[in-house]
Amino acid sequence: MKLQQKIESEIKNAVEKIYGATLESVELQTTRKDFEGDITAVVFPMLRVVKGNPVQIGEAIGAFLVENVAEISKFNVVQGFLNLVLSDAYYLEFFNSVQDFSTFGKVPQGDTAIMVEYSSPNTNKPLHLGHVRNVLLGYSVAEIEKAAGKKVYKTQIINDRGIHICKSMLAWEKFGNEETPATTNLKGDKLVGNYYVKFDQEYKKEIQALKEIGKTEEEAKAQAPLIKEAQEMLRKWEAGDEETVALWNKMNGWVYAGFEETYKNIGVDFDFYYYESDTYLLGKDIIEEGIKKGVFFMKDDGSIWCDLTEEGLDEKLVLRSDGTAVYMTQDIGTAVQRVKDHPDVGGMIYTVGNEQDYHFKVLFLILKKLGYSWAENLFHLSYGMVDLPSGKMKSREGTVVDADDLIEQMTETARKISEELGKIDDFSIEEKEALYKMIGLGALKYYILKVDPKKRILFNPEESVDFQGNTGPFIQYTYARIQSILRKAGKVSTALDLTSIKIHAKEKELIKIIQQYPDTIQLAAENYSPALIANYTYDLVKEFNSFYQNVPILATDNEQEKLFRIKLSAAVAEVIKSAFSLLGIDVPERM
RNA sequence: GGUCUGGUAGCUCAGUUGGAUAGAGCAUCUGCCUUCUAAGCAGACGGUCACAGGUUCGAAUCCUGUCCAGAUCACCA
Repeated sequence: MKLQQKIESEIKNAVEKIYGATLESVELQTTRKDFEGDITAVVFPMLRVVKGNPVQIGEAIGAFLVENVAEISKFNVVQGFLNLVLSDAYYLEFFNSVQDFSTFGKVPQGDTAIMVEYSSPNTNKPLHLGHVRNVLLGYSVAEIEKAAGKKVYKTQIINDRGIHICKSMLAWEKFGNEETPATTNLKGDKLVGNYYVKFDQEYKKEIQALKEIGKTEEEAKAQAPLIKEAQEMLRKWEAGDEETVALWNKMNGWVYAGFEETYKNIGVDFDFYYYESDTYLLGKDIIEEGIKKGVFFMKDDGSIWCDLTEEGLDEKLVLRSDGTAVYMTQDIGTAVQRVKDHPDVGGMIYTVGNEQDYHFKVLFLILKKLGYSWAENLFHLSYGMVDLPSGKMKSREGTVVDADDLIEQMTETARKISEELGKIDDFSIEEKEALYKMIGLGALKYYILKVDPKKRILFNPEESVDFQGNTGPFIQYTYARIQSILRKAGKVSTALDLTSIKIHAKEKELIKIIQQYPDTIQLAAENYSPALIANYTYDLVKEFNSFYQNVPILATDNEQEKLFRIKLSAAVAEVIKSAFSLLGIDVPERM
């Protein structure tokens, strides 16, 4: 039984015995730092069933607990708060009981799988900072769910078809002079992205020209020759025109190669891919079934709708009057297809920006109405946009922070700081480069993941991401510091003699925080929140550094205490490494 | 206009079943490297928790209204 539960039932016991009253529940919390104690019971709520002075009641319960719970050594009462002090032995025994801190807190994988979708890029342009937030969030949540015992499939849907890619294709055909990634020495996604921008520039010129001869903005946008050609190209693609499909294949191929490079750069991976070109026709048969089930209805013009007015929403179109699919149709189809492909999937997480909150609300409702069991376990991992001081990022206008450039920039900052400090001058070039990248990525990932996903991020490229304080590099640094100690300590295999160790207040704090790690993983999994892991790690690391600077580890006379401190430091390092792996951040042996 | 999300120190953020004097980092200022890595530690300064009501022993947290910011409400994707 967990200690918390034990205390809870003993408090109920105490109230029963002393006052003859029955408590429904007991409110426990961790004791605030300014007071002596580890666990605090709040007396106020008890006043409902026990009449009297809260301080006296606290004293009475406290005395009872010290008497009856071995782990509680002392207590004090401040106002209506009963602060319980746990014995050193309790902490030492807990610490000693953990066999392996590298797996501590992680739950073995269960049978039901959850599918996590993230990234989902369009193939007409390179990945930018917005995608980076998406990818980091999705990857991290996938890792957290795994640690919490779920089987996880990471996937993405690649939006490889549609008018956007046709725009890039058309511009390349017209203005490209047969350029390829090889001839230009450009990453494929960058090359294709350039032509997307090129299309927009030329298109705007045409619009301007049409406006000058008296057309309205709207007319000009619809009638410009370039957009008509692009639309024609999309029609040809849908008809399977050989030349168009060949060009599409060629340019998408360039883009995929570019994306893979970026994913590798960021350090994320996928178990399998879905392509919109394969899935965009899915879902129509499900709509048919849905009509039979009475989930959907047909209007006079033949269009199919879902009535969500009872749920407080509008009617939603699921099939056009001409029988063609809309976005919702293929999302329904794709979800169903995924479970067909992987029957163990019992739920899905979609990592998609908050601009699509409404879409997913509707999608999930419809899937529930259709009666799929897994529809109860769908979650839209919605996140706020990443904006620049100048406003929204727009690929067409080139006002984006490119993912590759950003990583490069962070790596450079890490290099600069590292070279100034000069602690790793003996590293080889390769070792140095790997370290700079690890630190640069650590800074970036932590910077993004420590923020609650729902909040929008304002990213100012002029102000660099911090490397000090509550940052990835600070935590990496602490890990490296511990490794340095462990190297100096050499091999220590002796078992601890718990009775001869006098525990220091800082050590006790550290064990307390370590003890919270399993709950933190569960909480982060329930809330789909890497931020909880990030904040936890920071608390742990901050406490360790305070310990490190105030308590000698190796320079201790008492051999048992020295051994304990070494083992404690090693445990902290393992937890840091473990927690950071849930964020997708690596930790260095030296820095 | 309807709906959803956010508003906490100059800046970036914590604060998850309502609990004690609202916490960190950055920035500013003080100390600390002949002792385990100073990307650190110890401390100072800094708050009408957007605003106004309400619920109660107790509200940053729950409810109502207002203000501000963003998103969304297409036979677009």
